[in-house]
Parts: sequence; C-alpha cells; structure tokens
Amino acid sequence: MTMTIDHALGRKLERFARLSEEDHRALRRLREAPLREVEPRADLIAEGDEPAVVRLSESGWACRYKHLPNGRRQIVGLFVPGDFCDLNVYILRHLDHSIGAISKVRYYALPPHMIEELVHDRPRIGKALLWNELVQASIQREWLLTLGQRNARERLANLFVEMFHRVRSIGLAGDGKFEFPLTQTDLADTTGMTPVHTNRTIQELRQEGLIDMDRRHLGICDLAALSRLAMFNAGYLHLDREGETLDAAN
Amino acid sequence: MTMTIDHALGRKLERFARLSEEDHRALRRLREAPLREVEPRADLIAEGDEPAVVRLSESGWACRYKHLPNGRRQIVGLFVPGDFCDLNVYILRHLDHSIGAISKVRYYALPPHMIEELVHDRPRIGKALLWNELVQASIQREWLLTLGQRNARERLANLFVEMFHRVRSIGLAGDGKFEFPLTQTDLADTTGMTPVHTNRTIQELRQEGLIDMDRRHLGICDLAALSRLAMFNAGYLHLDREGETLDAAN
DNA sequence: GCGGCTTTCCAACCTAGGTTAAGGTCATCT
DNA sequence: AGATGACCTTAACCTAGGTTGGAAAGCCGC
Repeated sequence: MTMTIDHALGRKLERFARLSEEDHRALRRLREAPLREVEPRADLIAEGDEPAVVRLSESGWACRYKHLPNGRRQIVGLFVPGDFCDLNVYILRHLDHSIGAISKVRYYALPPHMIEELVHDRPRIGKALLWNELVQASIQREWLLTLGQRNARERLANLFVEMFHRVRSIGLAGDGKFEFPLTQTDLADTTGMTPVHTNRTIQELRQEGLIDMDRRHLGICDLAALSRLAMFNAGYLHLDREGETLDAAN
Repeated sequence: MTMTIDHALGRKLERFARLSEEDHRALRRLREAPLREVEPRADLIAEGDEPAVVRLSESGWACRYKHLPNGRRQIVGLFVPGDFCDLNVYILRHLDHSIGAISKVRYYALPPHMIEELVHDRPRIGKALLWNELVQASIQREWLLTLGQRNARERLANLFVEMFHRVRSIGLAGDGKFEFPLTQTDLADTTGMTPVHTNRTIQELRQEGLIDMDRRHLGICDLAALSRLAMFNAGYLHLDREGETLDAAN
C-alpha cells in the first residue's frame, strides 16, 4: 500500500479539473523534492516556527492543531496522503498552529519556488490547487458547524463519513473499510470531547451496527444510516468535479 | 461615520503591505462598482446559490453562517467594513453556506474580472489580499479552538477581544468602545451556546467590570483582564505588519 | 517471556450549560 | 396612549457530557 504522489495528489486534483498528460508529468516532477519522514506523534512543524517549505504528504496521516495555555488541545484539520499541509502558510511569517504526525508520515519538502513555477507553467494545476484550498476552507466551516451544533454521536458520525469520502477520493477506501490511525484521544481532541465520552459514544455506534472500528482501521457498516445521523451533506466537500466547466475554457 | 472603502479596506491592507499612492488609487477605483444595500437579517447570498460577484463590505456587519437540517444555526464568520465576504468563493460553483446581514449592510458588488485585473496590475495589492485571506483562515482555526476547548466565558471574551482588534484595525474603535450590532441570539449562534446561557454569561462579565454592553455597542472596560480570561493570543490575527519584509523585495 | 508502554474500556459521581417558561424593557407604529 | 414586536433578563429544573480513578488488553523493545 505505497501511496505515491502521482496517485494520491493526481487523483484528488482530477476531481477538480481535468488534467492533461503534461499536467500529470509536472505533478510527478514534484517527487524530485527531498522526501522526509517523521515518526508518529512528532511534529512536522511547531507553532511560532517560520515556515520555509511547503509540505506535501506522501503517506500517513497528520493533523493541524492548536494549544491553549491551559494545555487543552484542539485538532483543527486532518491531512491524508496527497494533501498539502501548508500550501500558502509560508507567506505568513510565523505559524499560528502546529502540524503533527498521527501515523508515520512521509512528505515532500517543496521549496516555495517549485510551487510558484508549477502554478505558472501549468495554470490548470494552479486552478485545481486553488479549488483544493477552497475546499479545505469549506471543511473548516463544516467543522465549526459540527463543534457548535452537533452532539457527540453526530460529531463522530460526521467525521467518520467525511474521512471516508476523503480517503475514498484518493482511492484507498473502495470497500468502506480504511486505515484510520487516530487514537480515541485524538478523536476527542478533534471533536472537542473527552476521551471517556468519545469511547462511550464509539461503543454506541458500534452496538448499533453503524461502524466497525478496531485498532487502526475504520469500517463504515451502514453509510446511509451514519450519514443520516450525522446530517452529512456532501456538498461541502465539493467532490463532484464541478471544476470541469470552469476549465473547459482553458 | 460613513466608512468608505479607501478608509476601511486601505487601512486594513496597509497592515499587511506598504501600499503606494498608485495602489491606493487602484483600490479607490473599486468604488466604481455598483453599491448595493441589504436590510438587517436579510441574506446577501444563500446556500446553494451560484456566486457571481465578489462582495466588498462598505458599511455594516454581516456574517457567514450554516444551517443544520434540524434548524440549528452556526455563524462561522463575521464581516466588518472593508472585509471581502467571498473573495474566492465564486470559483466554486455552489455555495456551501449563506451570508446574511446583521446590521444594515452596504457593499460593492465587484465583477470577478475587476479583482483579477487589480491583482494583476498591482501585485502588491495581490499579496496583501492573499495575506488577508490567510488571516481569515487563521481566524477560522482560532474559532475552532474556541468552540472545542473554551468555556462560555472564555468564548465570549475571546470574541469580544478579537472583534475589538479587528474593528480598531479599520479605525473604528480607538477608545475601546465600538458598534457591535449582534443580538444575544447572534452571539449564541456564533459561540455555540443557547441565548439564555449567553445572557447569563454576559451578565457575569458585566458585573466583573470587564465589559460594558448596551443595545448596539460594546465597550471593553478592561482589555488586559478580558484578554487574559480569553487566553487571547493576538498572533492569530497577524496584525503586526509583518508583510513589510515580504514586500520590501518588491 | 518480561517490563513498560499506549490504548481501550468501564463505573460512579458531578457540573456546565441546555430547556422551558415568564416577565420586562425599549422603540416604533397607529 | 395603547398596541406590537424585537430583545433582553431571570428563575427552576434537567441532562449531556466532564471528571476521576481504575482495570484490562495489546504492542514493543529487550
């Protein structure tokens, strides 16, 4: 199960814009950038650091998170293979959050000029990347809706369904079962609940036959029911390849 | 107190990049776009609509919000004069959220090509706009932290301090008192609490001499104490004109 | 196979915040 | 002046989820 960038990233961007063979070649060239590796629980970059490179995840899961001075932690975003951890953030001088590995992460450390050239030379990729960023922002908004208005079961259900769609879109969850390396503590930190209540709620979902979750894998047993419970609305993922008409002109 | 675009927007962008007289002239030309007006509570644009123009707020407050099928509402962003409501969203074919007026809002309806030309002709403004978007994203992350980890008093305190800084940055709150048109119901919808509990908590903050809030105005009585309570960290607003060094090269 | 991790699971108890319901205040309209 | 409607305020009661403290079960290196 080695994910290479031309698979994950290319597959994802294909959903936003129809890419030419030349575009795909340009994407594959990103693999010439240095590949780095971080262990689970380690940081890719910490709050306050000055971001110097753009990180493109090649394999493994990572998360964006923030701390409060009292120690509480909130995960504000998840990255799966093919996601950029900080496409634009290098513009800002200091980072307002940290990025940490959840499972073992391998990523390409791209110098900013490489992105700038790519966007300049292959405008269609530029459009797709912009689209991708807008989708990230949309996901953030949906998470706000989740934290503000959904209860414990709905929060977990929504997260599970969202990640299922995102992982499937890079071709890693065709059968409804996929790698899901978050611990229950991680889940608690992303849903704004305690680990104990996270556990209680997972038990419920399991007993109701909605999910099947073991150590590092998540199985979606009843996608329809889980989506209904979560009040999941796929619209916010913008996965319906509407970029097509946009790019037709190009 | 008429806010014109060259005041609010120019003043805000000045924080991100040092703009030339020519840049300011270009910004002022945006005022040639049609000016529209919406009444309080009305929508500027509703979920599912196809966004055709970019909205630049000229006066009044607006909010970005999402609904759940069960009727619950979450405000996921606030706009003050000089803010773009949807700078990039027109790229996506359908909106995943709505934008509503809180007070009476007047805004410029800019055709996308106007933005594209502006960014093309005045790259420094382009940089400032990108910076501005990144700050918006950063605010979203901080709001996630708030909803996930801060309690009722901390949530309100943080929101108050944030809005104070944002309003001051456009020159409308020098003395610590400023227009704040959100009702307590609106506040509840942005903090993910009930109106009743919002009221209880406001009473507390008032009695402790931290804020002074009447019908449509908010006074920050003790900024230091309020910031401490909120665990406010101004870093996420990136208001420290760090763009300077970035733009020095240009 | 052993010791020390990390992670999951469980139960008893507690509190922050939700719910419901009723007044109160203020501005506007007639 | 009275009526209307939008907000704000308060009180009594209740529950979803937090807290604390363990125990069991996998997993990892040695």
